[in-house]
Amino acid sequence: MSGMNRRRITSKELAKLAGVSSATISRAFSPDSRIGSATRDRILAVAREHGYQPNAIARSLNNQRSRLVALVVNAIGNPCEAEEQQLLVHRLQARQLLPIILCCADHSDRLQLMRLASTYQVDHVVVFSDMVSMQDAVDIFHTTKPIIVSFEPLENENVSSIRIDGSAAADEIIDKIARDGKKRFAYLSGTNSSWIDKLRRKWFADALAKRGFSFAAQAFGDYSYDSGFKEAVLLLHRDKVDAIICGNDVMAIGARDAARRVLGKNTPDDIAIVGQDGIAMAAWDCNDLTTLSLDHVAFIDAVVELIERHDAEIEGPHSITLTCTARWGSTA
Amino acid sequence: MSGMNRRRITSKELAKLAGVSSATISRAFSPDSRIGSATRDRILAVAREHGYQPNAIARSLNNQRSRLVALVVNAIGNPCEAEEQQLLVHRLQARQLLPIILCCADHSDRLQLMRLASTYQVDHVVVFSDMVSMQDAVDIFHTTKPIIVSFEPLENENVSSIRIDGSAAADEIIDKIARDGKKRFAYLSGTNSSWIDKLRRKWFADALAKRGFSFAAQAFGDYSYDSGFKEAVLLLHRDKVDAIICGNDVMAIGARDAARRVLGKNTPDDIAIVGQDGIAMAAWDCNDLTTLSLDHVAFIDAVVELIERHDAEIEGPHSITLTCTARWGSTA
DNA sequence: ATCGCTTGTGTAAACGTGTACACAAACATT
DNA sequence: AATGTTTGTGTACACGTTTACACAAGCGAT
Repeated sequence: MSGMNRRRITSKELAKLAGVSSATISRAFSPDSRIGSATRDRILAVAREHGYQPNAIARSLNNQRSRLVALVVNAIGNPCEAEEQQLLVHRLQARQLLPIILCCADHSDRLQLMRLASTYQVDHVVVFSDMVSMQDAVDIFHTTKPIIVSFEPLENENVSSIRIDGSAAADEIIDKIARDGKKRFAYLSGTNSSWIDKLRRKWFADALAKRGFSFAAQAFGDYSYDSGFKEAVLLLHRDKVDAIICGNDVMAIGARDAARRVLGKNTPDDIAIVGQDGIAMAAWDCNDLTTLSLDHVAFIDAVVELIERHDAEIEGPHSITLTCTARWGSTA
Repeated sequence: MSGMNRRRITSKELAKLAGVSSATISRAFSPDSRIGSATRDRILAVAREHGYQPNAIARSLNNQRSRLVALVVNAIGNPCEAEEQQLLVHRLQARQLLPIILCCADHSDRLQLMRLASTYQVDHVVVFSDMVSMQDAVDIFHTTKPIIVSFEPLENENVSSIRIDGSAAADEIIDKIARDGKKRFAYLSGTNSSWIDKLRRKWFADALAKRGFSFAAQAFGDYSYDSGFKEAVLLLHRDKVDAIICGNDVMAIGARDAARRVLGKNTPDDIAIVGQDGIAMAAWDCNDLTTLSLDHVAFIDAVVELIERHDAEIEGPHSITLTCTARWGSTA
């Protein structure tokens, strides 16, 4: 019986069935509106009986509020972002907001993808990806004045951003490695031109400079295990480095495997390897990575906080700064 | 200058600016509709100048077609599903369909979440999660007659399903392990009552039965590394098993680590460990897992195929069957 | 009994599109 | 020149809600 009704019933039809006007139907579904409690109960009963649910598309059109949130990410599977994505989706759902995923990694035209999402009148935009420029995002989503959360500290009245400071933790980590006697440092980037990558590299470069060192080599991967493995082989063999700072944890695991399998070198004695992100996998027994980690919960708390401020129509750009901490493992 | 316009312009306003009626605006944006090419060009120029884009919400309301797809998943980060999710999102985006993620794992009321999504008039529903019952999904989404893709072969005119057959591959794997002299087998489930878990266990149970064996022990985890680690310790220590078939690859990695670190046993000599899914991480050098794997690309091809059939309004339920293969690593 | 105030409901107009229908103009056919 | 067909455009309504406004009924105070 329940699965057999074909068409979705509308508020007008339900009104006829309940002997009221369609306005009253709407009121029955709006928490605080003037309606007799007897009427409301009767309407809700009839609605349940006929499987009526207000049409969110029509409501959005009328309200000028879609309750949709665009999540711009690099990729879904990528462990670096996945934990944050998961947390955020959970928090959004708890607030009755629905996330639309925009996946940049393998989409040919990222701008077109964002334009498509913008036609759906999303209420908020959260940019996790470092593959899109903030300026592009602002240009595309400016009309609805959504919030745009990002690492990149673009100053704009439409943009709220989260800033990350890992300089202190990077300093701690470099200190330990230098004291262990390592001399030739390499930085293995995840991309060759992203804002976040430059920032992270700078933390470590500054920490090195403070001690009279600088990077002896630099390589570029793509945040993947394979690229970490491949580039590490080159760095160790060609450049003879004895410490590799990686752009993320996954590449660090690849680099560690390369050192062990291809070169026969072990951490932390022969070589030091450092990751970044602090993903759960880094703490697995088989990895036990030393990594510059960010508290994911705090990060998502900050994102939600910014979204709430935007919902409450507090004006102006906002920014929250978070500091990273070192997670100590057996690789450095 | 581009970021300064506040309000989104409507088709009527653009009509005034271009000296036409709003109907003509609509026609300019509909690929094949009767409109003079000169008019169209002029309209598109004016539209670009003023940053006009048709409002997808209004269009959806009028069209009775939202181009939204609900993706019901367990979790986002979970590597078991992540690769498929990533592929599917990519394919959907290429077809100008926007995915809405429904994340079941930590949401208290999954049915309410699905009801929320259903009010957005999604065109299709893809269920990856084994945490929701198909019958519930059908009851909630029946009104719009969307496609529901799932492992669970529920017979219903609204449901299309993908069936998975891993019996042959399971047989191959058990054959190898038994020939290696292993005698006491354990099955480590990911959940204690999901349809897919029962199916997978049956493949291996049948292969064992064929050779006169049966599972000497059974344990229940939650698809996580930690649960794999913890349950494996118990299985090895208490139940003295020498082969563990795991519900997914992540638990298998946890089990392998437990064997090595806690019990000092190595694969494949002391103990055999088998995963399931065939995620990319299983092939990493540090894991090199033997696993019953599914071709992710073929799987998503099948999903997209079913969605296309539904779009083309071909009637009736559809089903596609895929067979798994064994990936041989050094753990069994 | 009159006046205010509250409560509950209906009417009608938005919200921004797509499209059936009508119609004029241009053009091809006899 | 009359007729039929194609092309391009405008008018008006539908899609399913929400909400400002109007209004009637109920109620307490004078």
